[in-house]
Amino acid sequence: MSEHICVSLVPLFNHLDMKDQKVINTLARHKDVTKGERIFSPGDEKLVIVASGNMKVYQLSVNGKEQLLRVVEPGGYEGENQLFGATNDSVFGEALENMEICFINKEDFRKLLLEYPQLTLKLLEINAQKSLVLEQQARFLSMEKVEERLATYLLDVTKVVGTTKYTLPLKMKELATFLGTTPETLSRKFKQLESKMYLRRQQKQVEILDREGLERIISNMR
Amino acid sequence: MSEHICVSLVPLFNHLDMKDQKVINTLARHKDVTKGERIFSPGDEKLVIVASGNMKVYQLSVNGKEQLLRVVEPGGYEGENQLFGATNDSVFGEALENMEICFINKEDFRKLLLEYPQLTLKLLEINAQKSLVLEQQARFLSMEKVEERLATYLLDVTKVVGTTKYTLPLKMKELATFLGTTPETLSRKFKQLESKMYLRRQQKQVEILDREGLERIISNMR
DNA sequence: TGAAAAACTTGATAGGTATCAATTTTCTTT
DNA sequence: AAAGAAAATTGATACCTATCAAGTTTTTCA
Repeated sequence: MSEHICVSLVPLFNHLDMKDQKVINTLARHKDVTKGERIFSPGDEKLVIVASGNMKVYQLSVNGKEQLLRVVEPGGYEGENQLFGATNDSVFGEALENMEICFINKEDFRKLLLEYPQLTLKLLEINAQKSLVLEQQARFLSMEKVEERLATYLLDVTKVVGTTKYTLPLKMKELATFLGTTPETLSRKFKQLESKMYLRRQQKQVEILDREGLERIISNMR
Repeated sequence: MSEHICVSLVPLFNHLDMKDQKVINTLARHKDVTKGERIFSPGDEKLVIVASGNMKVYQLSVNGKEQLLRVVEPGGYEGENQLFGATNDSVFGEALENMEICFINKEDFRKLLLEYPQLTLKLLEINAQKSLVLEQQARFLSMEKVEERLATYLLDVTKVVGTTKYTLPLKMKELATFLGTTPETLSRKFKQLESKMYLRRQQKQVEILDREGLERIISNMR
């Protein structure tokens, strides 16, 4: 696999000259990870860049329950907060499938920022976006009804992928924690939406049939 | 009121030379706002700095329900995401009491960043902290039981203020939305905790009597 | 490929909490 | 200080969903 793949992939770096990208690439440690493998743990201080595959980022609550925070797709990264003094004591990263990733350690990354000031601006921009998503998730989790959260999630995905037919990147089990519910309830809610002809589904293949129906669910929760 | 109060208050700026702070201060528009007043709305592109008083930051869901995101205390700020390209289409700011605030508009702030590169680093640091809090809130809202969320919240506050006796900065109504519940349920939960002698309360005055009791609530939710 | 494990589904049940309504208390404003 | 408004409390009820259990399907891996 081409060795500069990480750096050239991420929006954080790919606006730089090819020459600079190569320099940065030498700082990155490349790694293939297999499905289910732990990629980072609380206490780690490194930037993780996703080259291919999806990485799930989740936290464990005191009582050991898992809460999925987000799925990082190729070109995304995670761990920048720890590089700026925030301490992570509960967030984990795990490979949802076989993946290629890169690491850049704290010192190297700090050096990079000094050398390439444009990076900080990019970081701030990407950060801003991430915060938005986190805020959305807060709004999201505060919806009482699972049906509402699921509908919101499904519509969000169509917005992102641009089609009404897509494959869920998550296991039902994981999607359930993301939606703040259980696999059992999620399964039932899917069934309900199918019976209302709002969507069709086969395993993780979902096709939205009635977008307005889903929207009605959301807004009908007065 | 001293005119440079905003700038000298915020961690974002107060590490700079007095001279520089004064320059920055000339860019800030100072304003007194009264309790309940709207401070910013979706679409605004300005940095809001809190000099005194507390500002609540909340969002409205499609169906008009309010979700409290955070309370910004003196020295804190809000709106930086919009200055970096993220569009805010649902977040509002409102004065919890009579307050003093400052605004810096988008262009001025961008100029500042170019002139004072140290600021971007500070911004990144503060951002990292904010992200942590948002992630905590996600974990928080995904706790099923209101009792658990309330206990977590109360313990968090003691950690922050350092004492077991404090005044809640929020109306019960607002605290309820923050905890993802209703005023009615919140009222009942408080009553339960009081009857268990975990705390005493008079209006917004809270005194934690049995910290371990509260901790047990959280970890007993297996 | 076939067995074992994991994931998903379906059913029944109990319990938590939102909701509605009514009352009391606190706060605001003149 | 009094009146009106807003907030908080209390009660009753219905419903949603977590939980437990069991069965089915899919995936994993030897």
